[in-house]
Amino acid sequence: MAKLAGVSQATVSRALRDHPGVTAPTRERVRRAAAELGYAPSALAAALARGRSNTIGVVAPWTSRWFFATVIEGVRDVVSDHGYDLMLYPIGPDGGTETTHFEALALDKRVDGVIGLALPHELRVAGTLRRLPIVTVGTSTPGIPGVQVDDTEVGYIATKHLLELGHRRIAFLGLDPDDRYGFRVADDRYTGHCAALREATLRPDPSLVVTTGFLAEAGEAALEELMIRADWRTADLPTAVVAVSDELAIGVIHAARQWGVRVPQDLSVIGVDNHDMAQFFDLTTVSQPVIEQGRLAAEILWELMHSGRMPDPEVTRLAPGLIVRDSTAGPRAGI
Amino acid sequence: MAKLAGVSQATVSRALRDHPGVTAPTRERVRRAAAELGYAPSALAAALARGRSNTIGVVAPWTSRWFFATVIEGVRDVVSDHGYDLMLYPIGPDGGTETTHFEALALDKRVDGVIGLALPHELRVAGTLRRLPIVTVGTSTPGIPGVQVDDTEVGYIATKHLLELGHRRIAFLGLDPDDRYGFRVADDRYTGHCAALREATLRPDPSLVVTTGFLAEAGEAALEELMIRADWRTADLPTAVVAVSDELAIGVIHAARQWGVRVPQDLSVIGVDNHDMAQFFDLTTVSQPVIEQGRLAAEILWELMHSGRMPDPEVTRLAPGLIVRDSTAGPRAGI
DNA sequence: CTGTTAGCGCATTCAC
DNA sequence: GTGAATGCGCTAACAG
Repeated sequence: MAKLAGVSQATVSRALRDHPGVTAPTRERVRRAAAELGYAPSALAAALARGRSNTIGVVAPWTSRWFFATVIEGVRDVVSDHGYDLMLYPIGPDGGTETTHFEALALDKRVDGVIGLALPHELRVAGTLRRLPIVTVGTSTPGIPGVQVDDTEVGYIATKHLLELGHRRIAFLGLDPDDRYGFRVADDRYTGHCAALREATLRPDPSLVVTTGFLAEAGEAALEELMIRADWRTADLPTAVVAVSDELAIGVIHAARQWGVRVPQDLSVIGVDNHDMAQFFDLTTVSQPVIEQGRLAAEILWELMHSGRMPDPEVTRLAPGLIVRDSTAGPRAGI
Repeated sequence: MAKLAGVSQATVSRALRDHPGVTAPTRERVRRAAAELGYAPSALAAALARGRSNTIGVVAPWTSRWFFATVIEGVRDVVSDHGYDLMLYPIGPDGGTETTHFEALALDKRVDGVIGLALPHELRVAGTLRRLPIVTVGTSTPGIPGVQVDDTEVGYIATKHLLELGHRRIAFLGLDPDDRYGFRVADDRYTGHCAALREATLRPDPSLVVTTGFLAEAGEAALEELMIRADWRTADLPTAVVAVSDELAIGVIHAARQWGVRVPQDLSVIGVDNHDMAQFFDLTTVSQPVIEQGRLAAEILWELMHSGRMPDPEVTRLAPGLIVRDSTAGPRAGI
């Protein structure tokens, strides 16, 4: 014990944490002793004694994908501003821990609150999570505060942009019927897409929808699928495509280049996210504030942890933007 | 207490952890009671009592950049396979916590070991870290186990490839004289670059070196710098450039496109990493195993934590590869 | 202002 | 096989 420096354990505790009720000289003495012995309080014991861990947990299915990594960075920003630590809980898809084991994660008592990214629906109602302050990002469930972009609006803006450019045959890449996790983002974007279409008195055409995930490889495959449907005649391709993510759009552009389909002359492509790499592809995109979603979620969580108050709009829906670059233009002349 | 289910606390503890010395019926009874009360052991208290936290910490200056996010994913893979949890400690550059506050992070006792990514040199010798099992990734210090690519080899391979294609005027993008953190990777890659040059009886030319970080924006600026040095005459540009990261290379390619410099006809570009996006730029690159570095580091740490043995080669240096795509070709005819 | 006394919720000796 | 103590290293009332 650093109390070999003349004082009691309690005083050490107070001194090291700058609590009131310790004279400057005493505090100084304690500090010096601690430094000398290389003593640092055990955050673990402190957490046990205090009843809270000063740690928040982030549970997410992926941590390295751009969107997730960026949200986490935002969370991290505000969390460390508040002097809290951050634990990462992989879960679901590539996360290792199966969803059924989630209870076993025993988040209880290790973290004071949790940020849930793209949580599978069954988790959102799981016991552990309901006993802890939690806010979700990118997905939402009644009764749980959340922050996300307005995905319907995202789809609407993307399609509207294309429509205003004069396009009429617009493909939509993103639906995922095999979605085991109940993410709604692609579906909501599709809803917005259809709304814009109808507003222009067009009918959604199933033959212009292709199932993909969010990854670039799927974008390449999707264009191939469209080419097949058009019997490999560029002229029979839709004149534009909205992809639910920039990565997807990038895949489309890459595939287009290989097959001699010119972007944007033959095909306009618009993505979603404003991914870090989007500008280097001159990609037109519907942007969403990503770091901000993380920051905001962390701040809402902070508030929830300390005041216990639920945020007023239960879920905060951020507005997307439109960034026009060179991957979209009017439809090709010959159609 | 779940012992309201008929048994003592000790038995609960044993039963829930599948310890020997508990009859099947008892174990079952305990489990049921726990499930009913929604009881989960406090990992915090367990850690305190046992003396270890079953948690490892990752300290890194960035967590969302591709390289870092990917390494972390590798770490996470093996860590969760072992049933350990993972804490993220931002540090340095964008990390929020200043390096001088590092001791205050009080990693002590919260984590059983740490993985240090791109640690600034002064941290690598800091007290806290020296008292904990630690392995570094991407950078190394005598006395501390580490894993990284062979950066000299990286530079050598990149330049050698260009040389074999017939290039003689090769620019190098990456040195960072303003490097406050003591990262050596760019310098080591430059060393390899020079070695390849000399092997071909060429002399490194300072006018062909430009200072950049690792980011794409810097790549754009770097090409501009080279253009200026060439008085905006494409023909006076070097015929090839090696960039210390793919992002940098992508920036170069993008800038080239805007200025009418054709890649690879006018300028060959080679990057490093085999970044997720590299293939979509048809970028030739020197690849490095990134997830594997995270996995390997975590495994070495695991070994270190349990056997106390230092790994045999103190630092494991992974071999880079070469992935030839379409951003490199022979030098342009007219020179 | 500072020292004493109790736990925080478990894991571990030991007895039984 | 199971239960009753003891302690992990702190913080939070109290007491002085």
